[in-house]
Amino acid sequence: MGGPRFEPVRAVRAYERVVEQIEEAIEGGTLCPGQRLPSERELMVQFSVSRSTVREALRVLQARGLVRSRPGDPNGAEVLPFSPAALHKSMTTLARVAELSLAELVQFRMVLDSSAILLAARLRTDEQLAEMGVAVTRMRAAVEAGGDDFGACDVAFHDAVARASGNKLIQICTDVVRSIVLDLISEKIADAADGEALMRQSIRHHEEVIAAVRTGDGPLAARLTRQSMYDYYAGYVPPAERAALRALLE
Amino acid sequence: MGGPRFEPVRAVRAYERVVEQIEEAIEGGTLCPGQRLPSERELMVQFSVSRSTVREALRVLQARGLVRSRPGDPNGAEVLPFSPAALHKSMTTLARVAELSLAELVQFRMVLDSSAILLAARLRTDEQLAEMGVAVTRMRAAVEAGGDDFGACDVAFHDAVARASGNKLIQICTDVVRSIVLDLISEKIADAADGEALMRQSIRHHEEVIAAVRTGDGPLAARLTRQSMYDYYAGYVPPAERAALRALLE
DNA sequence: CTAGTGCACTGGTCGGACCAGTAGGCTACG
DNA sequence: CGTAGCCTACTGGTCCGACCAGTGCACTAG
Repeated sequence: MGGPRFEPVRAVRAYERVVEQIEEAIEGGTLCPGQRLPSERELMVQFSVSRSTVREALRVLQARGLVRSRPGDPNGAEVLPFSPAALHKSMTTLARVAELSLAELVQFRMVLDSSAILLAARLRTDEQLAEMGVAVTRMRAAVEAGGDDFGACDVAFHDAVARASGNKLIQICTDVVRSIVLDLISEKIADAADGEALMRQSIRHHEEVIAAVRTGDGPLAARLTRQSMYDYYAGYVPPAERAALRALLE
Repeated sequence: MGGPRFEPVRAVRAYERVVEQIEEAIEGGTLCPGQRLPSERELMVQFSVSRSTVREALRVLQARGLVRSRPGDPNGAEVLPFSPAALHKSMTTLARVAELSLAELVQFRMVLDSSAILLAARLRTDEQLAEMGVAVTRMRAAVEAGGDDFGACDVAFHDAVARASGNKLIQICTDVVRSIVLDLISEKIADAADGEALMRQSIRHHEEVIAAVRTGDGPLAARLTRQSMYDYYAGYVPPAERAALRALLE
């Protein structure tokens, strides 16, 4: 015979149902960033669950970076605009729990940033090119002023490149991975003996990259970016793992 | 003058402190995957907080994919081995909320997979090369058998490549982005009129890629991968956005 | 008209309670 | 003696009621 086919049922908890519904409303556009959710006491009426359940659901949504709640706020939780914070968090966890090495992270940056510059060389606007130039000018000024702001200006440059690539995913991922890398080496980066030499070399590299972007030579710009990044970060990577980084250089 | 410098204090909630402590124990290695947390009632004693607070903390940790709890389990919550599930979730949310286009996702795949094959061509072992060959062989068999398993075999190939790249982050990100892309076009991919032709072309491309990897010609393998991916996915991307994809082709 | 004060809400936390489910020990039966 | 079955002591999931410290707004007193 073979009666009706039954599927194994997964026990789905009440708070998950609440999460699903609110999540769907946000991702579907019913709830827009800036809008407010009803208060917890109102939600427990609408969902017919207790406040504990509502709160657990809100905690999950908050962990995913979709909403934020503030004590004392007469309105309910606020729907947040997208931010890569959740992505950043999970990738940071990944880096620690999955034991990502600095070499892997730097290698990933080399891949992403060189691809971004390759795209930027073809798709950039004149404003974006000018923005990259400004960032490098500020990098040079920062070195003269002692180098404290050098890192921030460097970030501004790479961010401008990532935006010029026209790919939001590349932009977000470069941003996330960059901050993780900088966080890992932040303690060593300050007291590098050859810090100023590294900065000046980095500026020269950046200028060459901009020149390549101006002429539209994407592959050259990409190659220069990989080389620049290798020169800048290889010193922090254990020698044994540098070979994998060099595999990305011609 | 100028009394002591005070810093603005951020109201930190009790459950966040609980999350921090448990998270630190897990990421620091004090708690290993498979181990159990104390029961909620035990945790509320250790942390001197109420069970509600403990539960909200556990919900956050669960949302981050660090622990899992099962009702009725005499032991406490289980510490999970790392899985990219949380990364996958946040990137899927990103794709929806930040309105990532299919073109951006495919472009990202082109970047990641071509970089993976570039690294694999230089760093692969013979076993990994053989694994890629097996996957392509199975792809061909799948086409003859009707094509239902083609997608799975294709995934196996790209996964083998990603592993051969030696970079766990690349491996994880290719996996996550690939599943998002496949999810987006899953409804269209089945009833493609020229499905079989696409599959056969894809197999030819894969064979060329393997040949390039065998001879160690990474740049060629990378170029072939980008072209193959473009040919395979361009049909699903709106014509106006295909130019950005072509920017990655020589 | 403005400055100040309540008040009515909010979210954060607590304690206690009940339920369904699980695992492992215990008992009673074969 | 071995095992099948029950029983109990836990677990997490959910609910309820309560209190507190904040916040914004309306209202009032100057």
